[in-house]
Amino acid sequence: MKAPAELTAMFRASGLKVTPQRQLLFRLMHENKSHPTAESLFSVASHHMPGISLRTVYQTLTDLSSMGELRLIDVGSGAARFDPNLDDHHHLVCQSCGDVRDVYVSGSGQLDVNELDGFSVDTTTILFHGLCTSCRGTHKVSSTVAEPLVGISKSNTSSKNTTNPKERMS
Amino acid sequence: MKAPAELTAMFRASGLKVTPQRQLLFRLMHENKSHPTAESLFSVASHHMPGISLRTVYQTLTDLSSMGELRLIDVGSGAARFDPNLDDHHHLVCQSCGDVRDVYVSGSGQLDVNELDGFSVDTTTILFHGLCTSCRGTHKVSSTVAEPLVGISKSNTSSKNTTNPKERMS
DNA sequence: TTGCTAATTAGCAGGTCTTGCGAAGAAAGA
DNA sequence: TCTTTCTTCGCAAGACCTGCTAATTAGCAA
Repeated sequence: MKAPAELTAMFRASGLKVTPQRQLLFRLMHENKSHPTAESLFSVASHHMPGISLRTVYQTLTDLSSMGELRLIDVGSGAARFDPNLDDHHHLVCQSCGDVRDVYVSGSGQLDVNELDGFSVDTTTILFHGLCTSCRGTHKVSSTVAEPLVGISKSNTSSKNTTNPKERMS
Repeated sequence: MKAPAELTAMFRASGLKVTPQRQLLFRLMHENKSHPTAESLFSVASHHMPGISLRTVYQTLTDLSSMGELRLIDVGSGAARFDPNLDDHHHLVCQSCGDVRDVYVSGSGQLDVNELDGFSVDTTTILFHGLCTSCRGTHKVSSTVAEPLVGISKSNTSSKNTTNPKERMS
């Protein structure tokens, strides 16, 4: 994602207006490595600009995504996350705390895919699910993976959305 | 995913009851390659068993997932999809029609990941986004990818959920 | 076959995440 | 300063999914 000043110029050049809300969000997202959700960015933004609306945060984030300045990532935790890192990279997702980290994968471009017959690949997304350093040995993994086949129905061990990811901003 | 008869035995052995609803769903999911959502499976199931509830479909699908008989996949299209294929495989997702196909990737286990420092990987998910054979040349790709930086805000070209995936069952 | 009990179903209410809409407000060029 | 057009805000609503509970039923035992 470009720097706030460049984004300002780009927006104006495109006939879009640069509001204080947008400027704040430009700054909060620039080089932000926390992969925030709209909500978590909203809560940080609210701290800096009390009246800002969640609607505006969503709007601006999707605008930036449409412009290719932000990457929208879906790690399956419910809410979309936004990543200003436009490099060719992928993500590590901690199954315990929900933390997301960028990761660079060598050779992901030439993954050997069988039976592609006719399908043309545009982008490849890789998600590594596991445990981050701080969660290793501390927590237990929420059951995304297979479980022993006993009493499931009523006493369902919930899977998705079990761990509410801790959100932090730089 | 095991065959209906085996699932029936498994369920009973675990003290779970095998209802007509469950049997129907076992049959509909067995060797189903369409990666249905709960909704789409529900609509097919409704055809066979008019009174069945969407709640029951969700329940049974999550139960089967918890037992490791079904894999829950999230291609970012909004609704979760269910895959009875338990082989080590990944997915091709058509950005035009939303179709999902299984794909076998060689060497995905030894992807060269840099800067893993401390993160332990449990499972790796790979999504190939592109165009399926029937959509190549026919449709245009919905803007998941970068767009030229012009008039975005109000005239937003919606991205997610633009294409209601066609659902079909075997 | 009948009876019993725990498991299941159906259906609705409610939760989360996100977008649509419209009135009021503000950026930016004239 | 004026005017036009874009934005913001806030609420309503939509999509997807889960919790709750009364009524029903599978499946075991007699």
